[in-house]
Amino acid sequence: MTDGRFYPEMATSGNRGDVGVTVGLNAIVVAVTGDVPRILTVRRPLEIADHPLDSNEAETAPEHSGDGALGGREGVPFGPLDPVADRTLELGLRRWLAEQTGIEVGYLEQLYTFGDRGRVAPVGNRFLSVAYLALTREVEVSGSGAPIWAPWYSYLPWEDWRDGPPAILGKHIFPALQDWIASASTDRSWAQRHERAQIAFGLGGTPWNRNRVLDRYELLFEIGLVAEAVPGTDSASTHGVEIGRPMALDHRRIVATALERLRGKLSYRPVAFELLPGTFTLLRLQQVVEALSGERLHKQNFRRLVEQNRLVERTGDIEVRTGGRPAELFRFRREVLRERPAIGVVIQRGRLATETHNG
Amino acid sequence: MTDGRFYPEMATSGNRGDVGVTVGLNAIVVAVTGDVPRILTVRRPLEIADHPLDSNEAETAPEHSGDGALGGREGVPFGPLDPVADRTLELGLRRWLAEQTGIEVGYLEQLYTFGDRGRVAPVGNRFLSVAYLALTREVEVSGSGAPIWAPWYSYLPWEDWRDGPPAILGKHIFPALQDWIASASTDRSWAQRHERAQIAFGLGGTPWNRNRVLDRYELLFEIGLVAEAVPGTDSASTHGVEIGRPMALDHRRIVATALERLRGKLSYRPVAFELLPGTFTLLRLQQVVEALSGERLHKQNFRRLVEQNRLVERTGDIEVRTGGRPAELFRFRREVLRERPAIGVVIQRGRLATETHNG
DNA sequence: TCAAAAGTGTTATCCTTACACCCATGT
DNA sequence: ACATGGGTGTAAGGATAACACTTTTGA
Repeated sequence: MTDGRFYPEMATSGNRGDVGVTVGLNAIVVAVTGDVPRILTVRRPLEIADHPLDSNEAETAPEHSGDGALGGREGVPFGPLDPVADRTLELGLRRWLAEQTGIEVGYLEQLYTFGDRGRVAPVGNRFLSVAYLALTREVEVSGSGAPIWAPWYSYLPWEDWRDGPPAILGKHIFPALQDWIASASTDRSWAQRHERAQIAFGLGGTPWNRNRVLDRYELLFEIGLVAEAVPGTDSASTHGVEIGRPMALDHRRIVATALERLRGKLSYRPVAFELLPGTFTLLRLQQVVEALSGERLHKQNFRRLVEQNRLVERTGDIEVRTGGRPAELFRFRREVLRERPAIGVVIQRGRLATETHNG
Repeated sequence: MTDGRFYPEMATSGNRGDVGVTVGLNAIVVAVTGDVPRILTVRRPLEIADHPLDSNEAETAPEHSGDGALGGREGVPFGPLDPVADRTLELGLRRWLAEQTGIEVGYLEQLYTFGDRGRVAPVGNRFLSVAYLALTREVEVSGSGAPIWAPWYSYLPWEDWRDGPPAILGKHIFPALQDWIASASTDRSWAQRHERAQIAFGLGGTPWNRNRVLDRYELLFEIGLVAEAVPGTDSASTHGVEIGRPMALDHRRIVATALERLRGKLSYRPVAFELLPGTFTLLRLQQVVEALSGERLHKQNFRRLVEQNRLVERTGDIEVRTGGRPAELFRFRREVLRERPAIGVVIQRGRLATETHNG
């Protein structure tokens, strides 16, 4: 009964000669400390491949002959799927994440499956990563992977607008974009490049769209401002300008995908509360939302909207150590899930000037 | 240089004994004919496995000993990833989709990766499907897969509210939900079931949320109103009540995932235009949006909002064969992509009564 | 006393929603 | 004539965004 049948799905998708597909699971684990959004990273020097493995793909000669150049870069935690023990992908991920980092995450959501050729894989094998987004409160981590909490925006510094437009935009990114647009060979290509840059980075009248994280990352990658440690892409091709902290393999792309997804969800699902303890002040909630959206919010209206949407309820308790007047502690009102078709935190941009006007 | 290295990602994720992972690609190809949303389906009798293959999973004895019971059910098109020829997953999918159905899709977006154990796989292998959502205008299809355009809501009839609440809700679904809630063994479990049903199906004051397609499907699956043809789930367990047309394997779940994603995108990305020809009347646009959202919209306001958001521009041409007054033809204004951070079609629910008031 | 944070009140504007009504064509 | 679909006007109500101001603590 378990043999002798013909299963085309299997038969056609599997091997071709000795080339197969290998599958792994990645987790982008997010927490917020104060106003710093962090992701969990590990250093896995052995995992890094800095040379093309599929020799068809080797278009440029590798410049680093040793293994030091890219070795030791951090990446997001990775774990195998145990085809026998793990009933679902999600359970498999929870299992090895607990083993490697000691974290029991709450919220977990599948993000994307990365499978372009050129990802690391031995002897021509294809390597697939199913990436998950996990939200947690920041906790002590320890385990075989030697995990650390790294500031998310250290990898994507152009995404943090909380203190105004990031300096790196004017200094490196905009000039590079202009060059890239100007160097188009045809009018049509010029127009296409111009439009892409406008949409992704909000040039010339087009507003900056905080959600287009992946568009921005991919454009920067194309013009060579961020490098990925994948075969066929020599990190020296960035001409000496390398913005943001690099990561192993294509992990920075995964991390950008996670930020885009999370920013998108923020406004229509109450995900921010997954990053907070059971009770919190409204300032803490605002800090979390600001940290993730990368924008400063208007304090008074934020509070009013959160309260009048009945996202939270008073606990009656008071937080004393605020640095100012004691603040009331709130908790998330689960009932909103029932009351409203889609509910999240309103993201209304605010200016630094609107903080307070004493005097 | 291509050998002798240690690649932990590969080494740890691959085989354990002789158990491996097999990967395939699925496409949910969507088109709208008139007011009927359709998906492309194929019949692949050979692919169907109606018995547990991983013997650990066999919890109930199979009742159908032949191969006739589930064989011949339709499914969404499937194709293999060619690890050698296909540079990216997306290109691989485009390749075999063209081969099998003759379709060259435009819009293509990765949907989800399905990998629970229990999916079809020979000799205990794990089977992974990376599913994609594709949008196209309805075109002639032909090819090795014998593809046909099937009405989407024939699989998920409770999702079509265009002519009021679907009869199947009151007739089968609500009673079954009530039973399920009532049969909870503890107060806590009762409350949880009650809340889930409220959120998914909008019972008792909670509004129906058109976007929660997957919540609804999964709840129906859990209470046994829809069956999946996977090992460990006997289709007879639905006690004779089986709502909606069944599909092979877990393809109905994939189809529900696609509908949820598409409904979500509708309001913040201009995806509806991918399903329309270059020029169209506003009624056609409205029909497409209604078909996908499953709701009737308010005609006058729909038109006003589409126009004042400058989503479309006049072509000057006139469509004569409307059945009524000739209508102006419009085209999508690509410039909105630059002008607005997020733009889609406003979904404002309308009542049948608001159509016209000739008196 | 002052900085820092918590909180309240008020207003103009825009968007959403609803309703009423007229126009042009085919049968 | 009337059914069908195209198309315009307008007004109430609510959400948004901006601004001004008061309160309570710790250093």
